[in-house]
Formats: sequence, C-alpha cells, structure tokens
Amino acid sequence: MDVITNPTYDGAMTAETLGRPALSADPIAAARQQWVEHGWGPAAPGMAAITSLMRAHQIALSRVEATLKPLGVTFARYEVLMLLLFSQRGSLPMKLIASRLQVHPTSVTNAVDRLEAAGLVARTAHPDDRRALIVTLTPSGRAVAAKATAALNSEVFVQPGLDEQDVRELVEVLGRMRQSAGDF
Amino acid sequence: MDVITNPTYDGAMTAETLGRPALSADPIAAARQQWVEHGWGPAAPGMAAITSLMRAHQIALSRVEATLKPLGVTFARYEVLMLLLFSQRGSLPMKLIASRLQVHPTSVTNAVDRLEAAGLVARTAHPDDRRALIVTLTPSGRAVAAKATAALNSEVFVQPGLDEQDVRELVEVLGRMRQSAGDF
DNA sequence: AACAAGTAGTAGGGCTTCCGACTAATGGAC
DNA sequence: GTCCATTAGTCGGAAGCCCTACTACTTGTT
Repeated sequence: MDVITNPTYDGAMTAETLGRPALSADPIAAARQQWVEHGWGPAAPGMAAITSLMRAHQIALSRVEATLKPLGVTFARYEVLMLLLFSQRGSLPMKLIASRLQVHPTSVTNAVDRLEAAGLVARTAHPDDRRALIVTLTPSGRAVAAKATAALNSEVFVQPGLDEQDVRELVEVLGRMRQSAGDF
Repeated sequence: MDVITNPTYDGAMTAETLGRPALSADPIAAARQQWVEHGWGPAAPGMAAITSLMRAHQIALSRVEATLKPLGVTFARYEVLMLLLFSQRGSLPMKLIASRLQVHPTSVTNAVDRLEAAGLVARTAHPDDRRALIVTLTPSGRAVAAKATAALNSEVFVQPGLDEQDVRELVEVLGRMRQSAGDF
C-alpha cells in the first residue's frame, strides 16, 4: 500500500477530512497555511518568501550545473573563470576574487586548486606582496570560459522559466533585498 | 599597495579609465553590463536573475543558519522536524520526507541520522513494508521544533529585508518559476 | 509457485560552503 | 630599528546536496 494514501501515518484528521479546503499542491502554499493555522500569521509571508528562495535556488542551480557538467566545471569555478576573464589582464589576486564573489577565502582556495589542477588557471607570485598570489587564466581556461558562457546563455539564461516582466521584477526585488542586507 | 587600486592587475583600460560610465557597485549590475558589452544582451536579464537568486539565497540561508545555530539544528534538519510536526501523528516514512522536501533520499538519510543522534527523532519499522522506515518525532524533537520556529519567526521571517509588497511579489514570481520548472 | 522488475534505504565518494587554527609576510608604533 | 597587530592564503573538519552502486524486500508476470 502506498503510504501517501494511507491515513495511518499522515492525512488523518487533516483539513481535507475535516471538510476544510484542501491544501494546495504547492508545498510552500501548504506550509504557509500551516503557519497561519498555528497563529504565526505575521511570519507567514516571510516564511513563504525565504522558503521560495531556497527552492528556486535549488532549481536554478541544478539547471546550471547540468549545463556546465559536460565542460567539466561547476558553477563556483565558472564564476572564478568569468571574474578573471572580465579583468582584462586575465589575472586577479586570491583576495580580490573572494571579495568580489563574496565567499570565504577558503572557498577560493578550493576552487582555484581544482581549476589549477585542470590547467585552466595558474597561481603566480604577487610581485609586491609575498603573502599574496595572483591567479591567471590560461588559454585553455579562456576557451572553457567562452564555451561555458555560450552554453549557459543558450540553455539557461535566455529561458530562465519566467517572462521578461517577471525577470525584471525578480532582479529588482532581490536587488533591494541584497541591498538591505548590506550587499552593496 | 592595495591591489584593488593598482591598475597593474585590474582596472587598467576599464570603462572608467576610458571615460565611459563607471560600473555599478553592485557586482551583479556590473556582470550584466559585461554581458551586454560582450554581445550577450539577450541573455543578460536571465543571467542577472539567476545570479541574484544565488546571492539572495546565500544571504537568506546564512541568516537562517545563524538563528538556528544556538538550538543545535540546521535548516535542513529543521525542515524535517517541521514536516513531522505538521503530520499529526508526528511520523512519516523516509520516502515521503524526501519527496515533500524535494531532496535526494540520501540527504534524508543524512539529516535523520543526525536528528536521531541528537534524540530529536526515532526510526521505527514500517508495519506493512519491511523495506520502509517511519521517522517519529520525540518529545524533545517537538520542543526543539517549537523553539526553532519561534526564533525564525521573530528573527528572520517577520523582517525578511523587504516590504510587504516586495515579499508578495517575490513569492508570486518565484511561484511561477517553480511551476514552470514542474515543481508542483 | 518462481522469477523478473521495481522500490526503500544506506554506504561511499565528489563538490560546495563555512569556521577555526596556523604560517608567512607586511607595516605601523614606539 | 624592533615588536606586535593585521593580513593573505592554506589546512583540517563539519555539513549540505547529489550521484552511483548495493542490499533487502515487494510486487507483478508467467
């Protein structure tokens, strides 16, 4: 017997059996309803927003990773490559990469380790500061960055699953959220 | 010398030095401009949307984790606790947890392992299917779920960093995105 | 009844992120 | 000119997520 339809473990005495409107098929809408029913109404919209963000991120990331996979790079490493590509010289200090990508320094160490092992970047000494290292794009790193961008543009970015209006609003709303969090 | 201001490694011949308008302080707006300048205009809005999503998720998750940390649970484990709490019996099969949370079965195994080790849930045999396991909330698990929800509601959900209007729009837009991805 | 196909859950491994601790090197204070 | 605080980067460890492979158990077919 499918447990989903078995009232022994779930579903007994739920909204449906009590004659109230059925929970939506959307798990987030369902959670929001639970929030309201438990008297947490004021927090319900925020909960729904944060939860939606988590799930949408999950979906977007998996599409991106699937697109990049054939090229042997992950999104984290792709971001490093693009940052270098946009820097004219094709090279940036580790520290600057971390601050631009807003990740922990150890995450950059990790990403650069793998990019270097794949021959896409090289670590060289910083001429003025012997503590620092400069990460430089190799020709092969440039090629991968170009291919990856072409793939992402055509397979994900031009069809993000939203119409133009929604895309615009999403960027604006998240922009305000990032700004209020002190992101920029 | 601060490398950020040193034109040797970055910044030389950029938009600014060429007299064009300076890149915005917002790294995503900067990336979008790069996209346009490289002739990837049609993909620029989608790129900005996906990137914003990634960063906003990062911000939201870190706020949530910081709030939960004192209680000894993570967001992933909190979601499992709440799912159980909302299920009247306080118990659900592993499989159902995975499908409701839309994560891989092994992620549930991992989360339940830790929750069980902390005494917040218990694994019991499924009476009708000896392959399956039922995860049940313990009294202490219930208590932690309640405390965690109170903390999240007051510290994050009632002030998500957006006004009511933006929260509503965000949920709606992401809802359409999730729906178009076949999420529900 | 017996065998094949499908399902539940777990082990192992890869990848990301963060944190805390540690090493070197820089640089300001006295 | 030392000495100490700060800074750049790395190492080790914890957690999350996914994937593949594998075991045990069900279920449908012949």
